[in-house]
Amino acid sequence: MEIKMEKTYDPKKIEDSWYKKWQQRGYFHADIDKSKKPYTIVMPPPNITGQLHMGHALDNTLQDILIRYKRMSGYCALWVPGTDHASIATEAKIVEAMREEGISKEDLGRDKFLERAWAWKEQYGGRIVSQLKKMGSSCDWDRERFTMDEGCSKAVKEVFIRLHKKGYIYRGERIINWCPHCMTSLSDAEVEYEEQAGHFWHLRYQLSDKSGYVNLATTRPETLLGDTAIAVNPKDERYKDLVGKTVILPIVHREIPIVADEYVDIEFGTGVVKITPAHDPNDFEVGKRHNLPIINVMTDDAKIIDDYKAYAGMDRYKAREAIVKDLEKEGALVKIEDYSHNVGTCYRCGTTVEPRVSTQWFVKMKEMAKPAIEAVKKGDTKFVPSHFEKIYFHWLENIRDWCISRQLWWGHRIPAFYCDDCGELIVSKDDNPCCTKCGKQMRQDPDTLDTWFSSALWPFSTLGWPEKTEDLDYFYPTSTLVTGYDIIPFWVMRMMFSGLEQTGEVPFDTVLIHGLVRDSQGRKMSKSLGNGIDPLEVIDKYGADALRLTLVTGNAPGNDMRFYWERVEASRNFANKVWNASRFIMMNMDEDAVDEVPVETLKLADKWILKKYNKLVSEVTANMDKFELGVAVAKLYDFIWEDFCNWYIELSKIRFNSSDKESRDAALWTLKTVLTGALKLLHPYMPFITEEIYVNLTKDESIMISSWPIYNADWDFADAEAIEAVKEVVRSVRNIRSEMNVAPSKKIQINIVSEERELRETYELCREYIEALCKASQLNIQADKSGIDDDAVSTVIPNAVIYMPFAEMVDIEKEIDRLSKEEARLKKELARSNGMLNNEKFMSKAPEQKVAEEREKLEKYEQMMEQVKQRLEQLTQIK
RNA sequence: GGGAUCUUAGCUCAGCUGGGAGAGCAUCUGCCUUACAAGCAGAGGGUCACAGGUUCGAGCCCUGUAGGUCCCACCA
Repeated sequence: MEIKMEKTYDPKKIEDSWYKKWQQRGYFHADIDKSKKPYTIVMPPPNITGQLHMGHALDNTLQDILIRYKRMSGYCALWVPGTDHASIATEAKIVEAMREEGISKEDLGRDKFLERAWAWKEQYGGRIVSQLKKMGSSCDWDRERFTMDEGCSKAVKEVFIRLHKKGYIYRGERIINWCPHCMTSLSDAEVEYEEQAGHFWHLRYQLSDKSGYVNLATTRPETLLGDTAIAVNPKDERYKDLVGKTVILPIVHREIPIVADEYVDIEFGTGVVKITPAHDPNDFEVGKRHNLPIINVMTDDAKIIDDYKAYAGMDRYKAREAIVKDLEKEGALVKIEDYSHNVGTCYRCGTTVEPRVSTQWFVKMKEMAKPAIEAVKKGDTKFVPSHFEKIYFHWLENIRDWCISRQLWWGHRIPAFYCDDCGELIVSKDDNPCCTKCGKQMRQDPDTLDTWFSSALWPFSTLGWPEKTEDLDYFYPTSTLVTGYDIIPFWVMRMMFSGLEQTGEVPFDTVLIHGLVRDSQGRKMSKSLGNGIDPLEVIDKYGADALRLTLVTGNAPGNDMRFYWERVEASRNFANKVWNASRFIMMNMDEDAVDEVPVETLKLADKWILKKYNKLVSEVTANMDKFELGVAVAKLYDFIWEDFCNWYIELSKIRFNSSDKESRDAALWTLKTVLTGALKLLHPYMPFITEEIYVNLTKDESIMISSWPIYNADWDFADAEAIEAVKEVVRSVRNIRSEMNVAPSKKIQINIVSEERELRETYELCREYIEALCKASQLNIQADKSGIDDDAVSTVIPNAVIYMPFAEMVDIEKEIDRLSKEEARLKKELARSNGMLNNEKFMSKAPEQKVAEEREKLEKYEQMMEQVKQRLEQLTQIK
């Protein structure tokens, strides 16, 4: 067959063009087909601000593997792609860009700012999409969505209104996490805690009645301005008499009470805590219990408010220094200790979060958390690996109300309206409602919603909800959600309770969790470290298939992995191996190659590989069904490289030159059949190269829409094992040749002696294979040693001894040495085997099959031992 | 403080429901054998962290210890 394949595989030549063809032919598009079962994945929407990184690459590779597998398996497979508006991240980027131009948000005004944001989205939102395409992602681009598109916005509004009506969304004054840099509130999940070195300032407060001092310590002396009490534990004997008294707050010289509250730990510090209800969540709770006033001392950007003249306008850290200095002056500072503690930081910008009291919108979580916990406990949704359920449960069981309002402009605006006249508050679908009480124009709440509020609806909003669409009816609930473990509290959990609340069903059947891709030293890839590896660079150098294979090989679900260029190289090498094996097969295929051959014409080698392939099909399929994608592809790799290339192709070579047309046809048919099947199994992992080879090989339209291989009972040939005996011979001979330094090109005489007639017949049957693979000048298969030189090199295999007479090389000493080692090994094995079989408990308790297996082994070892001993004796005599 | 997870060959990691320790890379030896030197054929290298326990049998299950990583948590 004329083939136009290059000697080395070049992914650049085919990847982009195949992707285009697939898309043009509509292969990615899922048309509802009620005769098929649906299989649905919704893509975790990447941020429009984002560039493709290794995390996306891994996440999308896993999804694409599943989708391609299911598509080939006869499912109506839908993969919904889309992007996330990422309100806080995007707004920050735009504001930053504007700052370079010297303009602020306020300069521009809300409408103009949003115009800019949309323009920005148009410009950059497509970038990540085109990058996903480079990966080979087979998503249905006809159904691409954006969290702020019309439909998703409608869903957001609908959910907000429903939850509000139900009383699950409320507005209230609470202490929340505030980012002074992003100038917005944050949810609990958006705060990351990190250990920071700080200080412990020990202060003393004088009792108002001048009867003494109370000592306490703080890590945040600047918040003292807003202190409205100090607290002790009610059970603390030391301070029993102080409760109810007051102290003078240093610097501000305000008189504040000493309260008793369980929250205070008697053991810690002095057992006295300063209470700042406006700037600490715990203090806020204490304050509520004791009706303490709440005094806010900071502005939106964490500067001291004007009320405190000496510190007004100072940044919180500047103010800290100033206040410590003043405390010292007043004699209120006792000492300073080094102290390291956990500080909350903004997950987007890393700025230390300032807890502050503010009026925000919240989602009540207790009621909705319950069914979400139940659903996973019942198994309606399963996590893979299952231990991640614990993280999920932990979050839901300890959940607090979700602060959903953000002081940002880019996002879904809260559909709440205020009447400035009568103070009425309504929540409405209408963008410009009139006051239901006084009919006046209303003012919309300026805030937007947490980005994750819309992400939480993604599995059903993308399918058309709240409309009752056919898509929703057919594809929902979705099948598998693929995401990283770091995103469980942000997203998975919220999709779960939102799905259950709005649709009455869990949003997905299985959550497949993967880990992080780290650098070669195990560090997180990050911009600041500059250790990130660009997937596009990898694709450019080695191809998308190599990258994909690297990301799923040798990695168990949920485990982090390290990225090594060497591993990509290994993947690339595999691609090249597949390429060349295919090239070889096609080179040997005649124009008149037959499509079917009679089973009777199949040789042992053909049966052997077909049987192996058959087993591979069922194993790979089973592994993939269990989401063991790494295990599945490892088996494929091994089969293709070892069994198919190194053994079967080598075994088949002799038949290409033979005049036996029947044998040649059988070999070619087998090669083509097994290769085609293996390519199909490999296709989900390496879509491009498999497609290129497949269409060349089969002249079919595409591998992507071909059907997944299934187990074929006819190929479970009973006599196929014979090839294993051949392999045994070949391996032993090669081993000896290598050990004896026999030039690979030098042909030698080989004698196989076996008393077993059946085995001899097998060898006879495979004579050609053995001759070719062992480079035999002459192959004798006989029942006894007659005619064989005593000083021939020998090796023992089960039920046979192989002799190679190359007298000039033989060193009897060495031979004895070699065989003695073999004897020692066998001795060990015999001891182990005998030990087991003589163990009464093993015999009585182990399954029969195990016992039988062990007996067989023992027999084999005994026989080999016998041969080794005989041979050793013989050699000793010669010596 | 609570929880999860990891500890297997020099390195990075697999090892599915317990039944004789694997891969890739690296190292060493020999090969341009007419698909592939990004290749072929061999070799060396592991008391599966440690200590107990369950079992006829443990890398795998249980308990504890040590070390690493991560998540959560209101010790100011």
